[in-house]
Amino acid sequence: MAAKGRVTIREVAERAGVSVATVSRVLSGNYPVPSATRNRVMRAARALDYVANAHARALVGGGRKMVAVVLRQVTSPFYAQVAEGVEAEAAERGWLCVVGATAGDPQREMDFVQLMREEGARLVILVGGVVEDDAYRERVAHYAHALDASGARLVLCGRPAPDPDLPALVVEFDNEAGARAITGHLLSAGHRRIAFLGGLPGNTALDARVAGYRAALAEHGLPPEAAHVVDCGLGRAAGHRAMTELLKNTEDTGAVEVTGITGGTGGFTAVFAGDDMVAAGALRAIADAGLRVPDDISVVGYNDIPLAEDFSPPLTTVRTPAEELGRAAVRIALRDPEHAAGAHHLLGTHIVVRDSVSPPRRGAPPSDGGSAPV
Amino acid sequence: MAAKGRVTIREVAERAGVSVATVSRVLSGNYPVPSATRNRVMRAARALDYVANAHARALVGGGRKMVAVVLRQVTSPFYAQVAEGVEAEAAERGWLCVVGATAGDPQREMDFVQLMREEGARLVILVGGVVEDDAYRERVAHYAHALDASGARLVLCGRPAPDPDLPALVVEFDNEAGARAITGHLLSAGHRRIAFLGGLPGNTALDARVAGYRAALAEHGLPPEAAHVVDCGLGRAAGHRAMTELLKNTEDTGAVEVTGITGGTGGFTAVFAGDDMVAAGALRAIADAGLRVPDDISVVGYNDIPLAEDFSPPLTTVRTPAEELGRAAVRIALRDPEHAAGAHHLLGTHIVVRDSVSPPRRGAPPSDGGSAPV
DNA sequence: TTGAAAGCGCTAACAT
DNA sequence: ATGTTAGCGCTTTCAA
Repeated sequence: MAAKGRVTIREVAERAGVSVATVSRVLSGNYPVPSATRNRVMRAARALDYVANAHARALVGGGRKMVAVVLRQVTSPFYAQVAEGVEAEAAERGWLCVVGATAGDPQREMDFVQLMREEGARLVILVGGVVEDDAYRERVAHYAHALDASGARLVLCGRPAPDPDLPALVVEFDNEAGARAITGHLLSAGHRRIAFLGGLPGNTALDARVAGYRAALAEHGLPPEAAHVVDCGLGRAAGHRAMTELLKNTEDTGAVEVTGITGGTGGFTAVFAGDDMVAAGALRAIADAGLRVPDDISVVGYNDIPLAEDFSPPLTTVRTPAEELGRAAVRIALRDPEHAAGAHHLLGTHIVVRDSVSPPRRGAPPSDGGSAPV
Repeated sequence: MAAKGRVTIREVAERAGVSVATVSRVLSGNYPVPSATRNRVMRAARALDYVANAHARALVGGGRKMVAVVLRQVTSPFYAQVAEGVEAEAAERGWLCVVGATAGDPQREMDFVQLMREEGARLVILVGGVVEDDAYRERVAHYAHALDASGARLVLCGRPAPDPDLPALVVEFDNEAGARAITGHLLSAGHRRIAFLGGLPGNTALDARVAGYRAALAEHGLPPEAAHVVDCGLGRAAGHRAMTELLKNTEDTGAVEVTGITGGTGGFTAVFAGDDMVAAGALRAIADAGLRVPDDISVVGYNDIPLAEDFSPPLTTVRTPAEELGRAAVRIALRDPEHAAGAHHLLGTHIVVRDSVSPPRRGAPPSDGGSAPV
């Protein structure tokens, strides 16, 4: 047994009665060694429970296969799925995956990226939408160039590149198309007063969804004023608060009538939540107000998190294959390292219809209709 | 700019006109250096965008601060929270956190632990309950001894130690107490026919919950036969399937009457789901069958995942502070490294009462009662 | 077929 | 106050 600390290659060599070079060759397996010596070495290594020192190996071998994922938090279902995709794809290729959670703090992000540079990560994946201010743009430009200079690669996953010329790969969903589609779904069901809950001005993902929402409204011939965006940001709590407010306001000020439709909810017959967590909060707020979904008001979300079908009612939402996003990020980055820089990949999304949308009621007070799925 | 690859300490030294030792001293900050030279070095490092090579540093410095979390999957809300706790606590102390997902495959677990030994992780945290077979016991014993031999530490998080003499720290919840408490909650509400959904024989966490469930039943004077454990394992799908089955069986075979209570669900007036995901599946199955919770049947879960309050109805469950479990694992392991080995820490849990439990109806067919929260 | 030896980039004595 | 140097554990020429 090793006295203290780790067993080194030298001890294995001694025990096997060979030189360290031979041990190295056997263990690396990239050089022919007669099976006689080979076996002796293997036996010695096994007996000593030898494990190579990855640091020494990386030092001489020039880095090791490591990918870093940077996200706000792992407990967000969406981020967790992306992380899982990255981890899975990395593991399948024998790469190590380290994750860093920033809690949205730029400083922690910078520290972590710096750390990853020290550790020699060859792939750094920044996950999720962000608000793009100047400080952010500068930061990302720095990451991209620094990583690139040392032969590593930056992947923007779920967000666009601040500058198309950056040496960074971007893989994201077409948020605008997804939002347009689901807004269209609501419009087709007959809704005209649709509120968007969860705007976050400057945030790449939300801005795109809002744009899609407005575009759909316009396509259906509605005036720009028909759009009602509540900039409450994301999260269950924000959704709950904003929805409660919305319900209260429309009651206080009287129903806003644009198309002649009103209901127990004031002017709105439907709400488009910026993501499923916002929808969860909104759903709860609606229930708290004694209203029912979809009878009194329809609700749709975004992302189709695993539990969206367990909401009450099961949520109609936009499916964004998050795990696939994570897998695609590493797959594309690793597939064609040279060509990948600057490439922009858009992943498609689609609507998942469940039970949270029905046609709006027409001017009638809340009646006891059964559930009315689409 | 660096030509190719990373900038080394030597280049910084040259640019600053000093020796590498001086640069090292400045950057490490553990040795007094006159601010004149100090500044020159800093400026050079900054200009070159120098980042130290963590491998070289670890090689000479004897490893670096790294903790590894090993879990089945990151997308499970419970595991994600534990991981978040570990990550947060590690980050606060300047430690790096790497996660490995095994998908329940022992081979992947072994590979990952091996990798962590190579990488010089000083803390390896195995998260979550497991089925304890001989192969498992052997594996863990090996991890514990191997890690210990090289000065690292193994933490069993959310599972007991297969052998109390192993050099491993264990931090877990008192599953039996939690299960006993929530079963007691059901019993106090008047339920006598309570099914346990999600048994997984051999699994440490589930076995303990089943034990707590049986203990509570016994405490309330019920015979052992009153216990009905469905070994369907965990997961939303398993819960859905098992609940559907349960509903069907009790209808087919006629209600099992033990205390004279029957309902639209056959013999059971309540179900205790092994965890919240199982509860989610069960809830859906119940709704699919046209029954209502808690009017027709009460349901409780385990873990209080973030979305449990968004289930329909909001789920009464056992709160296991998962993030705290993760934090405790690293805190305890790092606090008193020597003493920690072999220690066993039990974290408390408590019931969160929401709307999925009400007293059982007495022999009446499903009636149109309003929601009847506890 | 196998060994000896030169580093990889850095830190920590040991010199000066 | 700062430079020189000896490794840390490993891989990889280059010899033998």
